[in-house]
Amino acid sequence: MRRATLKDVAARAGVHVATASRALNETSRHLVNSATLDRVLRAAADLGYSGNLSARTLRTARSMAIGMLLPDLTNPIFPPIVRGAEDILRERGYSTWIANTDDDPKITAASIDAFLARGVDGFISAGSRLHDGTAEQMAAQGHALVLVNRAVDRADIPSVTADDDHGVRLALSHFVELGHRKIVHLAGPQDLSTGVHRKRAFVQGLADHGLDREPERVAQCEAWSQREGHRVLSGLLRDEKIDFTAIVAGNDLIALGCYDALRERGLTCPHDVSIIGFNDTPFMDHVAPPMTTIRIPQYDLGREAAKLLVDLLEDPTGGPRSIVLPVELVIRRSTAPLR
Amino acid sequence: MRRATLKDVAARAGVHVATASRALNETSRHLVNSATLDRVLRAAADLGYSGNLSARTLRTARSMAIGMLLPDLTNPIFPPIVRGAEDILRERGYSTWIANTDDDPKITAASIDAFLARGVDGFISAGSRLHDGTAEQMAAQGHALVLVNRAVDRADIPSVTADDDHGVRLALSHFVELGHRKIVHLAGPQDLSTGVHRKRAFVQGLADHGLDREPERVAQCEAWSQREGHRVLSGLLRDEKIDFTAIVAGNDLIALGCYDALRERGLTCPHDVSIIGFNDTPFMDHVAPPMTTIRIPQYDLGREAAKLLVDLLEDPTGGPRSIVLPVELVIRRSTAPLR
DNA sequence: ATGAAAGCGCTAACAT
DNA sequence: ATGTTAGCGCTTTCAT
Repeated sequence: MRRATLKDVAARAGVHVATASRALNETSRHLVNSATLDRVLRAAADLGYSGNLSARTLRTARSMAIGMLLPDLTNPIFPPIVRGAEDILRERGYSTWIANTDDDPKITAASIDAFLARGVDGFISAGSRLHDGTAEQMAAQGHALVLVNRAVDRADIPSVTADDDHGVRLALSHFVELGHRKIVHLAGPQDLSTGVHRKRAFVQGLADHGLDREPERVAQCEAWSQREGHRVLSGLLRDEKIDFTAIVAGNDLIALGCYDALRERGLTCPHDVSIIGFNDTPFMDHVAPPMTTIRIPQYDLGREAAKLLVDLLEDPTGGPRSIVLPVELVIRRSTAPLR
Repeated sequence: MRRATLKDVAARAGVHVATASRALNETSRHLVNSATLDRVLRAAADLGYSGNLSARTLRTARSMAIGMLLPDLTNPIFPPIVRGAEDILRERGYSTWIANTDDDPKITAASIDAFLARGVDGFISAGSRLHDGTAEQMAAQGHALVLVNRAVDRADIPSVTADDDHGVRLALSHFVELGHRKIVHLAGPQDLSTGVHRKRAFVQGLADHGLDREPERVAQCEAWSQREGHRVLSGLLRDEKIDFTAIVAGNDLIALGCYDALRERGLTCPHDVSIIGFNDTPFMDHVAPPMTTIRIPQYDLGREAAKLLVDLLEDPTGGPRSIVLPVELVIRRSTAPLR
């Protein structure tokens, strides 16, 4: 059976479509007589009416839809973010589009355009490379945009991020308490704000603890991957000049790569080297050894981003706000006192 | 600046909107003179025109959008499925809505209705409980629907699933080759097709190997969770009547729960008991011990589901097809020869 | 308090 | 080959 339209509802209630429309919309409901309101509501319920949002979008130029851009849903940090955002958006009456971009500028541009063609009211982006300018461009064009998990050097683009700095400080303090003094950082790529923040905080933290005498305390990974963690730590282990007893890894995958590199050299974690990861990716409590890591509240990151966006849409005068969410050190067994 | 409309393009090209529309649509392009075609295309490019899909949807009653229903994106089996589907859909010009339902009938119904209100052309559902009737109801209402990862007892609802039966057979053969004879199955919930298929295949497989003399070879988990795996295996270990040297777990999480239960009793895997999981969830290669498991091609499940749906939409006469994708035994270190 | 009418941007049937 | 016209379903201004 054909889906009921407003016209059907109006006919059944014996009123004009305009009246039916008014009755069915919260904001105009007060304009209609309570008896007719009842009739319309009843008719709508009888017919299982639920409106045509394409028509409404066309007429009102508001879609109650938002587009979510992310590099790759398959990367375990994203699902909780998307879930958090979708939960809030659904609660508030919005629907959610998703697109995986692989951080490819072409796919990103095409996805943005597709979302725009569908009249999205705003965007949540989880994949803004620091210097590709996409975010800035979107902001310049006046599109509502909230960045999540990554920020951009511009105060007028709202973002929701985790407190990476504090996470690094927690990691360093933990190591220092355990007696470690020779600590290295396997930094993630520097084209993402998380990468630069964590690295910067590490260098600063080393200085704060008076541990910065040697320069080679940071090694650079070219990707946030296990493979890179393995490659870079292997290099460090071959290099006689650098010795260390503890590693702050850019993220859990890099830390996992460190596990591999240590194992290959016959070293064990945490006996020979302690490691702290970042993110508390699922199952890190079950890897061997269970990984000490900085937990990022991904689900809340998604929720807060969605809240920020909706608030922005509903009150554009509010001005952009950015939120930094607290992180937490989860101590497991990849860290141990210095022998 | 205001987004360009077809009218703007037509004006700039000096033609009527209908001509512009024809020029811009593949199917009607041949109707327009090649010189005017050029002018329209040029004008569209100049203006960065990309159409208003709400208007088109309203007019054509086709949205080129599909809705994806899943219980919980945070469950690691779903992201690759969604990613696979989205990849195909984007390739074919469709956009993707997502909704997490938590398998809650209310949320599911509301999400379906929201998708319908937005005029989706079809649905991909990854969360069809076997007996809740939602899928059947949708099919009855004539909505295009493809089930993924789970099937329903109805031939006319297309589905894409993994070959669970073969997976169980692979697991059993592996155990038998290793010398195991006392094998139990920790079955997943029976309201999902995967749960019943795996259990049925296990019972059948035991018979095929002549290993079915004892009845208590199957224990039932109430959820696909680590916690349930732990609870149920603990029960089995306390039960003096049942002894076993090998476990086919309903999925990897249940298997992880088995790890926990064994550890609590001072038993080790695979020394005392061998375990095979199901799914090859991310990081199962890094748990301790690395888990032998049946790999399900989740990404391809998503891709095939999307293909099936699009084919269905583009040629409804094709009739429903269902696809079963091959699985693979991944041997790691949670299985060992019988001592 | 309700109805009439216009129009959002687009496509398709019809006319030329 | 192109223009004219109508209308998808809805909201909103204006009139009553």
